[in-house]
Formats: sequence, structure tokens, C-alpha cells
Amino acid sequence: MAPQKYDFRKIEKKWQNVWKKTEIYKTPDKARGKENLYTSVEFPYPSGNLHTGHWYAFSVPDIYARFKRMCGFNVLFPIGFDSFGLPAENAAIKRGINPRKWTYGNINFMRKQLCSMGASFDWSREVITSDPEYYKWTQWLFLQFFKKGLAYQAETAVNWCPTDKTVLANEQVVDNCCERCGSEIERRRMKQWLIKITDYAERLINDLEKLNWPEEIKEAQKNWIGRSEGAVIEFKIQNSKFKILAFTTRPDTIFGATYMVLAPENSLVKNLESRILNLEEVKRYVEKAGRKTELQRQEEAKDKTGVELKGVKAINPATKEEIPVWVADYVLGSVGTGAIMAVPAHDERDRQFAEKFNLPIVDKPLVGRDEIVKKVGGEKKTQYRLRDWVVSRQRYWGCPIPIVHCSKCGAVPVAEWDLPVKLPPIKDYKPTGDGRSPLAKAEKWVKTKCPKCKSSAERETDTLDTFVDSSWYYLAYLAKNKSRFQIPDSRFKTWMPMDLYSGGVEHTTMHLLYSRFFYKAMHDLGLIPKEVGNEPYAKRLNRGLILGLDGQKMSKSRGNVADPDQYVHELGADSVRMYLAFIGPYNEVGAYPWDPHGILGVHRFLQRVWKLIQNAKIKNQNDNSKLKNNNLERLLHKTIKKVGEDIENFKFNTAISALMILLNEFEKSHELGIKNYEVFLKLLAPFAPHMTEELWQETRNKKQETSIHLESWPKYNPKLIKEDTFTLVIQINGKTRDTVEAPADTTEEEVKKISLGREKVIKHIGFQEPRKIIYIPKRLINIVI
RNA sequence: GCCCGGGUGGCGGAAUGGUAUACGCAAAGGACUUAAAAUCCUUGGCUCCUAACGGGGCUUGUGGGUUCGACUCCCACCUCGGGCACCA
Repeated sequence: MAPQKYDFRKIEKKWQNVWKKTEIYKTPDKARGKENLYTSVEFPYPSGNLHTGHWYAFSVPDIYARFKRMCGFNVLFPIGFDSFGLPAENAAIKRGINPRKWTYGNINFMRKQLCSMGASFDWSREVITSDPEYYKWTQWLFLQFFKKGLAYQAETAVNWCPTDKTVLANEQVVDNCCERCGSEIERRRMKQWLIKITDYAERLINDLEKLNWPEEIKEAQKNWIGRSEGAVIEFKIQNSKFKILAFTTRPDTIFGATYMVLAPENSLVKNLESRILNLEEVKRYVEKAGRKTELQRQEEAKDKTGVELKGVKAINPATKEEIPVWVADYVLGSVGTGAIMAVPAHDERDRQFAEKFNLPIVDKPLVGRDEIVKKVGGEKKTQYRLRDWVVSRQRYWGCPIPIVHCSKCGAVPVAEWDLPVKLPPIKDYKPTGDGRSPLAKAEKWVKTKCPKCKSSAERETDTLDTFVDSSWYYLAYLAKNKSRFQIPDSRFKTWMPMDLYSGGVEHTTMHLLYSRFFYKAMHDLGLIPKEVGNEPYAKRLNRGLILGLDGQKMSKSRGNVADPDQYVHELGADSVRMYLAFIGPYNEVGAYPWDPHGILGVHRFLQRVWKLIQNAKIKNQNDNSKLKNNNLERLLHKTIKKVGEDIENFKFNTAISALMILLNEFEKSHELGIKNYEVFLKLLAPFAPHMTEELWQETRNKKQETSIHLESWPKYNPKLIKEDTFTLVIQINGKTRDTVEAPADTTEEEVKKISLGREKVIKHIGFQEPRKIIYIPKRLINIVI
């Protein structure tokens, strides 16, 4: 007998326990007769507890994973925690707790919350980036990069966040502010570890082409990498061995180049000091420019400043004319060669500058690009906006950089057998702000022997950017034995590249770019078999955003947060999952407000599904699957088709609406048999896994010998989808005037006859002879008069 | 400034050349109930004519175009969101 009440709390708990005990989502590396499919979502940061965004991120793609599993794929849908990093550390400091204690406490809590989603994660492959067995391999990879020259130390201008007291990568700076805390960035010169992502700039752009990614993500990455093609042209300096190298994308405008500009940072300014007549003035200008922040420079963009280097002249190699050389901060040291040929006739900025300082503006005709470059001895060059990735962080809670500094041997990698370099427990882990990591205070840990010459040496005390940890974690899921990175080639071949990776837009030019680079570099190092390719994610999906009740971004300070735990308690996890899937298409970057009434609608639907089992015929186990009602039969098969196709295309919203339509019809019918009921349950199973499992067992007399989630996806019969009548739309001059049901096999002649005979048609056209009649078979007739 | 992606009822959205507004929410009316909640049934864009039955006109950001027919294709513009930007 069917239970009277939909006791979702009891049911959900029950099945979560059963699934855990029976490990039905544990994924083997190979399953007989099944193709592997790897789909994953960016793993969560253990911030404390799951919010609505996490539910949207994980429970909706779970629908896809479950569907694919039912379709016969061996589906890997793993989960882990991105557990190193600033936010956890800041939260721990705020509460006076050790970051490790705080992080692992959160992980334990969030694991339970994740289980409450009823998502089909394979927990046996869980990855935690702050575990020594994980970061051992982060360090190992860093050393492989180091040995290949892909990781190097250099004194560079860096982005310093005064609040978080650490440097940041360019990608982590938004509008000159820290991406995390919003503080304005300071420019500092510091010795830092960098990763040579710029070596891969060209491939990171070119290889986008073959990826099945949304165009807008590709475009955003292209813009970030910022390729510009041009030439470097040499301008000799009169009576000097020095020359100015200028990068230009418009070599064809060279005849109009009437002066040169050097960036204040350009070393030529120093080299030419002995020849500059107004040296004091130039020095003052350079110094002043150096003190300006990037933001100030930008703000002053309209009002150009600069000083001429008196006594210095350059030769335009095209015109052979002598032209003046200036130093001005509208030319940036970090772009191109840090020097330009100024063409005021063609460039808006050069024109502004020329007008202000009365420099000549010549509008010379353009010349062919390629010849002229050759003629003046220039060289074609492609320039990228992308900068190398600064990975040093002056913070405690991160992966230690496995390097030892020796006064004789320099920076020496830690021996492989000494990995991992464990993060030492220290009392005072607060950031110092003096540019040194708190790890510097762990004196015993810092003091070590040089791996090369064995004399006393010091450990590197900076830690790695968290984005390094997350650049390879999708491979760690494949390494079943957690203490080894070595993944057999065969496993790479069966799982990589990942079939579908979904995540947030905010990672477009961060995690997504870094991990593509990592994968390529690992590929080049021979760590990944060639056949697998050099791109980690075959398909990418950026999900939208769930807004608060007021249509604003959810935040505690605004007080518009919808707490998923509360809704799970009140309406059940199945309702929350299904509502989030119903709210809008998942494959578009939209923003959907959480509507507490909307979720009630989905909950009502599930309540009605629950009651459907009371339909007397369902209990008759001897029923044959054919529905007597042809229309209902047809609708059932159409729904099987539509739900499958919609899930495949991440249109979960329209899949659910199709299920709603089917339920509406099922409720009206009194001849619904057990077979059709079971088909319906299967179609609903990916969306409402707990309820469908319970009802499934109910129809199977509680034998529990199977799970609905291990059943196969229903097949539709194309013959049964065909309609035997159609609604003929009758238009006059393109306006619908009448409709009529007609048998599917009605001929064109018959359709015309029927249409012209309709009362409404006669009323409109009288006895006029139609000028033209357009007939679209089984759809519409348009009578033109 | 350059490059992407959008704009459809009161709201989330559906329809990618063929009846615009599926499905859901909210709303209104009704049934059940002492009452409420829950549940069920009915209505459904705007507007005009009609006492009513009915019927006409308009409507997918704006204006043009292509077409028998346009939310859908083309051109121009407005506007919102995102990426890049003194990038040479």
C-alpha cells in the first residue's frame, strides 16, 4: 500500500544512507560494455557552509551525470575541496583559529551538506588540495616546471595587496583592486617566483579553435591574452651606438612618424644620460612618473605630459629625417618595447601629444606593410598582452615552494624523495606585511641543508598561489591511489579530455586559463600521453547566477540570502534541486532571482507525482504497457524524446515543463498502467533522485534488489510519435482567421477545398479569386488575395 | 574606443521562418471547510465595438528592409550585461 504522505525528510535521509552503503556511484576505471564519460564542476572552496550558488553549481549538473549513467555511460562525477588559500586563512585569523583546523572542520561539515543534495558523487576519489599527499605532487610538478625553465625567480614590478599583505597575479587584479578584498593595489618591486605562461600565449589562443566551448568564453580568453601583430623597427640615434626599438602594429604609417617616445622605465633613458642636455629636467620627470600609480596614469590619460630629450635625435629609416625623442608616461614600459614611433596623423594619442607640444603632424600616404618592414630593416613581431604568472604568496596557508636557497648554489630544488615539503605548524601565522611570508618565522623549518652542496641553506618561505593547486586537480581524481600522481596512460586515454566541465564565469581568465596552460606544459613534459591531446576540457559550460529575493546578488550584508538548508528542511532536497533546474536554461549566462513561490510550484508538482501511485491501475502488475488512449501514448513517447534531448542540451527547464505536461495528462487518465508509470519515474529520476527511488521500490514491492538510478533510460518509439491528425492553420494575407483539425493524410487539394469552404474564409474574401495559395504541409495554408 | 552576449505578459521563462506568450509563479472567481491552510475547478497580453453571443485592431527594445508569412533573417539605432583598453 502506498504511503499516504510524502515524507521527504525521511525518504531523502534513507536513500542517501543506502546509496552511501551500497556505493552505487563508485566509478570503476573501466566498466564492461560501457563508454567512459567524465564530467565535473569546479570544486568548492571550504568556506564554511554551502550556499544556494553551490546547490546551483552541483545539483543541476548532477541531473546530467545521472541521465548519462542511465544512458549506459560509465560516468565519473567526482568532488573535492580547493582547501588552501586566502579566504580560509583570513576567516581563521578573524576567529583566532588555526587555518588547518578551520579548513578541515569546514570540509567535514560541507561533506554532509553535499550529501544532502543527493548528488551522485564518487566520494572514493575525493581530492583535498591541502593534504600533504596532494600537495606533494603540486610541488613535484612545480619542480618539473622549474627544471624546464618554466618556473623562475625574478625581481619584477608586482601587484601588492596592502590588506591581504601579499602579491597577486595580474588575473587577480580587477580595476586595479584586489579581486578578493577590493583594496587598491600598490605597485612594488619584489623578487618573486613566476611561471612562464607567456611561452604558451600563442598556443593558448590557437588551440581554442578546436574546443567545443561557448564563443564568448573563447573571446574573453583571446582578449585577455591580447595578441597584436606588428613589427619591431629600429630607429638609429644620431651620432650614437644606441638605437630605439619601437613596436608598432602600423608599420605602414612610418612616413608619418615625426617623433619618438620612450617610456620613463625604458633603460635607454639612462644609457643616453651623457648626451641629454636637459638631464635634470628629464630625471625629475622620470622620477615623478615612477611614483604615479597605474590608476593615476589612467586618470591623467587625457592630459598628456612629457619632456623632450634635448640633444638626442633619431633617424626615421623611411624618410631619413631627423626626428626628436621624448620621454612620456603615456608610453608604458611593460608594453611592447617600451618605445614608440609617434604618428600623430594616424594615432589619436600621438595627435593629442603633438598638439600640446607643437610637434609636426604630417599626413603622408600609407605604404604596403610587408615591404616597408623589410626595407627599413624591421622585423615582424607578434606581441601579447599576457604577462607571466606571479605565483609567490607571502602567506601561510598555501603549498610551500619546494626550493632551498643556498649562498653558493643559488635556488636549488628539493630532492624528489624529500617531497612533500610539509607546511610546518606555527603559532603566529598572520601575514607580516614586510614582504616576507609568516613561514620566515619558523626558524627551525627554514634552516636546512643545500640538497646540492650540503652546506647550510634556507628554505623558500613563500607559498604557492591557490590557482596552482587547482591547475591539475582534475587529474588527481584519476589517480586512485592518493599517494601517487603517476597515472597509467590507459587511464588518461579512457578519461581525458574531460567531456564536460562546468563552472563560474569568474574563472574564464583565471582557473580556466591556468589549467589549460598546466595541461599543455605537462603534455610537453611527457607526463600526458600524446594521443590524449593537449587540452583538458573538451566542452565547457558557464552557469548563470542565482540572485537574492530582491534581484540583487545574494549577500549576508544585504539580507537577501536564501538558505538552501532551510528549504531542504521545509520542502526537501528534490524540490530545491528541481526548482534550480527549472528556473531557466543552464547553458546561458543569465541571472535568475530565487523565488520562494517558484519553488512551491515545483514542490506541488512532486506532491502530485507522489499521489499518482494511488491511481488504481498502477497497482495492477499484470498490465500491458500499451495505453488504450492513443493521444496519451503519443504524449508519453514525445516526452521521452524531449526530456532526453533537453537534458543533453542543458535545457533542464523545458525538460521539467514537459514532465509537468505529461503529469497533467496522466492525472486525467484512468488507465495508467504500471509500465508507463515506471517510465515516468525513470524520466523524473535524474531530477528527483530520492522520491523516484522510493516510488520505484514501492512498485517493486520493496524488494530493493535494484536502484532506479541503475536502470536504463527509456526508449521512445518514433512510430508512436507521429500524429494522425494535425491542426491546420488557415491564414488570409498572413493573418490567422481559422483553424481546423484534419487527418494527417489529407492531400493538398483537399486542404485547399476545406479551407476555401470555411465559413470564416468566405466571410473574409467573399467570392474573390485568391491570387496565390501557399500550403505548408501539415501546418498551415495562407490564402493571398 | 574595440570585441562578445542579451532585450518577449505583473514575474522566471517557451517558441530559431509558419496559431507568440508553452510550463510554472503571482492574480481574480468558484468548490470543499464553522473558518483558515492545503487541495481541486475555472479565467488568462493590451485595446476597441457589443447588453450578450461574438467580432475587429494592436503587441516580442525602436525604425526600416527581405518574405505569402519575421521574436526568428538583413541594415541602422536605443538600451542592459560582460571582456579588453593611453596595448602603440
